[in-house]
Amino acid sequence: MDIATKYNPADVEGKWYEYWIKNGFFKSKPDGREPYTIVIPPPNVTGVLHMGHMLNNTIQDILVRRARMTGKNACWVPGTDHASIATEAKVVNKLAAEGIKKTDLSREEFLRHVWEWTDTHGGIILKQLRRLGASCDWDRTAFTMDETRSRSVIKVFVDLYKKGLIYRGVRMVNWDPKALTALSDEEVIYKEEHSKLFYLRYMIEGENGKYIVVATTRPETILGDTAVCVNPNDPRYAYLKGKRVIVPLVNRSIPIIMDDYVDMEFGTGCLKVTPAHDVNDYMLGEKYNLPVIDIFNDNGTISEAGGMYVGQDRFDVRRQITADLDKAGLLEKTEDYDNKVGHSERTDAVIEPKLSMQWFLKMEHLAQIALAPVLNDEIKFYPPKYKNTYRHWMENIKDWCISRQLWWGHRIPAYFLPEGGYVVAETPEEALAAAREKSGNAALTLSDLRQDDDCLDTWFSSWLWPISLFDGINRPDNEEIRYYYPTSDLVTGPDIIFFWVARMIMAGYEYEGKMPFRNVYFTGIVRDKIGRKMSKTLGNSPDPLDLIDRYGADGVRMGMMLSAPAGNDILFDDALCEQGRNFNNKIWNAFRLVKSWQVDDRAAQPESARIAVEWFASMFQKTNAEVADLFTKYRLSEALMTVYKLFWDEFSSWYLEMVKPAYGQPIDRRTYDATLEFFDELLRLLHPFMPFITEELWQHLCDRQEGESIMVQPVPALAPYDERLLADVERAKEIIAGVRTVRLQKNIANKEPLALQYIGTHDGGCDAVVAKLANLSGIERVAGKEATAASFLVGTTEYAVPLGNNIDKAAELQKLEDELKYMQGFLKSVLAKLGNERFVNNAPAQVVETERKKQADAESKIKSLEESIAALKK
RNA sequence: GGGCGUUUAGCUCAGCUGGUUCAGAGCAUCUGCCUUACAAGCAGAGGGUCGGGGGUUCGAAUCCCUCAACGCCCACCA
Repeated sequence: MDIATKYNPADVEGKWYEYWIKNGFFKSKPDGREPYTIVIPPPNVTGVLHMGHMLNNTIQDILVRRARMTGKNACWVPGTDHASIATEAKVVNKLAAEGIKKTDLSREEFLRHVWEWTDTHGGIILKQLRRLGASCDWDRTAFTMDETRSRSVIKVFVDLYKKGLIYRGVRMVNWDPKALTALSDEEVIYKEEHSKLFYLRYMIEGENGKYIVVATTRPETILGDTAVCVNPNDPRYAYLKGKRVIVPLVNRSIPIIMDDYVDMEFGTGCLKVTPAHDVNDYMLGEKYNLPVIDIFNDNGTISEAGGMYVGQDRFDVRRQITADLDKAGLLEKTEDYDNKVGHSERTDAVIEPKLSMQWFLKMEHLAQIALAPVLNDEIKFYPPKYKNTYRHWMENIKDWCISRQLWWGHRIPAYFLPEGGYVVAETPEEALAAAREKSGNAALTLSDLRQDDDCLDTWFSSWLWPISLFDGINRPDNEEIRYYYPTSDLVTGPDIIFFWVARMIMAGYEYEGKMPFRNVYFTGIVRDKIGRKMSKTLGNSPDPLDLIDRYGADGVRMGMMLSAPAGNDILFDDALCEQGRNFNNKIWNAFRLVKSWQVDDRAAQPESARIAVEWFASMFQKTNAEVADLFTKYRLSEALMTVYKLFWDEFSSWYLEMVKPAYGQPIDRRTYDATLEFFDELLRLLHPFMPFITEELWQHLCDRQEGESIMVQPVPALAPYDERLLADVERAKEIIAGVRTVRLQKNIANKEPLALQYIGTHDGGCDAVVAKLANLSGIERVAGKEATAASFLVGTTEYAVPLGNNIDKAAELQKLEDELKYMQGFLKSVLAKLGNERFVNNAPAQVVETERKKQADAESKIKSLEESIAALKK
């Protein structure tokens, strides 16, 4: 067989992915097996794959493939999210570039454009996931705005409305002046900014020339001022009680109100109150019944109500009004000031607190049912530290603003009646019936009703994802939801713990009465190798597909996993993919070696091979158990590293060297068959991490039938192993390494056989292996070693390689004396411990015993060293 | 302003309920090798007073206190 010396992933990856698809290995249907379910965190439908997706989906695929190989009915459901704001913004921009304004289009026309865009750009990301090897059941691919999911969303909205959990009202909301929509609190990102604190003079009415000074970061909002507030306990301002002041420039007279909300320490202790444009001011406004002047248009320009600067942008006005105030002598001073400014998560526009009519979902009940299961670990978080975050949010929850002033999304199923009021219903027909009943007007027609223009927050559909994917809302208790729900593991980033994870838990308990998933694995954020977030502007974000081209999907998967402990940010470096690729190559070449052997059925199995086979069987089982344990703890990068070392160090460097026949010689049948069996088991253990190369080699390993695949083979079963044998071989390895070190130091070629002597106890059980790998002519016990020998210690036994005239006496003496000095120091510390009465009395017997053993070992080593030194000095 | 977390070898990290599986792993580094599977490799080697200080204990990377640095989350101080 002729196989290239280097593995080329590009030659095989596409082939095997098609093969898997063709044979339906990714598909899942309910059956008698235990289900294992993952729902993908749906990426934005028009998004492209980035490194975060790579990490996230690599982890999911590893878990799914491993579950499949442990005999579970594994089902990984893929899909995409309509991402209302992000997608709508993209299409608006695209249309703008073509000279089309959204406002010139009807709702239907605009939606046609978005669907068109979704159809051309949508789902690219799912195609890209195939390159990674993702074993999703593609037949189940869903979309948060497809028929089934849309009906689910509407149904849930109506249900919650009927339960009295959804209400409509005018509230102060976070307004995104760029996207022209309200946002939920979670969609606002506060950023530290260097701004200014402006000190403005408000003249006191009727007291010529007297004024108070108010500090503000937003001078443009004085247009909407309807009061100034001071603390009633502030002696500086007690005289203001009942007085009024004049808003600068605007010349409106407004009252002074007194409320201990005001912090006397801050600024001047005077607060301007703008009820329309600040949450706290709004509360004060409510309390003192102040007028509300909304001075902004939806796009952040000044409205007619502002009276001045009408139509100008809020930030331009800030500059302008500052200058005008200064000119008018009303600006006392300006200070530098750092504060936090809210930005839109999607558009990055500065959020404008704005009063508007919105739909809200009451959260108290939902938070209540979702809190305990996480705190008591019915739903497990990995890492658990996020339980705190979760609890804090749940305990301080606020109502969820679920309406968005967008067109791309699920339209709110509320219908307004001509004479006022509204009804909420799943379909227009039901709405009409309800409307007729409500109004008592049987003559109402559909055209008399006007459906609410707003649509729902994207997350109002994704929070149903684990249920709606199995149609559990529309068809409660159907076969699929019964079988697949609760899902097993959720893999996602901690950044959407509130947006998504928490709300799925709420919906899960509200609609299924059960948790949506049993375990949540929080991945870290993928950063570059010096810890910076990956971003387009920094250009530090590698293109995943390019990485796959360069290192192969298996190489990249391994690169991602090598440094991805749950919850920690991962510092991504191409070098990790390189390591992954190198590992692929290692596996590839080990396979080439094994396949190159000629088998002789009549040849006897050498002793060294017999030991090797027995030993590796134990080694494999020990590791197999470790890996299984690490999987249950979701310590996937450690599991991978464990398998990596098993294959590279134990199997390739030790086992294969132990059984390798001499050049040109055949191998015996027993050893060969055992080796193939080991290889098979190793591949199965590796498969979840590196699906492609393992499939390729597995198919070559023996003659497999068409339609078979490693991905549906069982993971090797756990079996007992021989600890004693493992320890013996570890000792043998040390002896071999000792001889190799002597060779290196003395510059003796490996080809040249050496003799090995020992003084003291030595278990010869592995001598055949030692002799083979160290190329020894013999291993014999001597009473005292020759003076001209290089020696080393393994345990308490001294080994020596006689070197005749090759020895550098002085150097050897020095080495022994250093060793002696170290041992004497060691013995001294052990004796000190044992001499301590309190130690001997208080420490457990076991611990004292090991100290005694240390003492005995040290004494015996010292004796041996002293003898060697004496012999050498002769 | 609250809360959480991190700090162990040059880098990335593991070390669970305190005692030879306690100072570890991978990568990187250094030395010697193109040895007939693999130079994307082989064989060896070096490297840390476990962030600082204090305490508990016979014994502390591990428990407690304190300080420092960094990171994340939450919060209406204009």
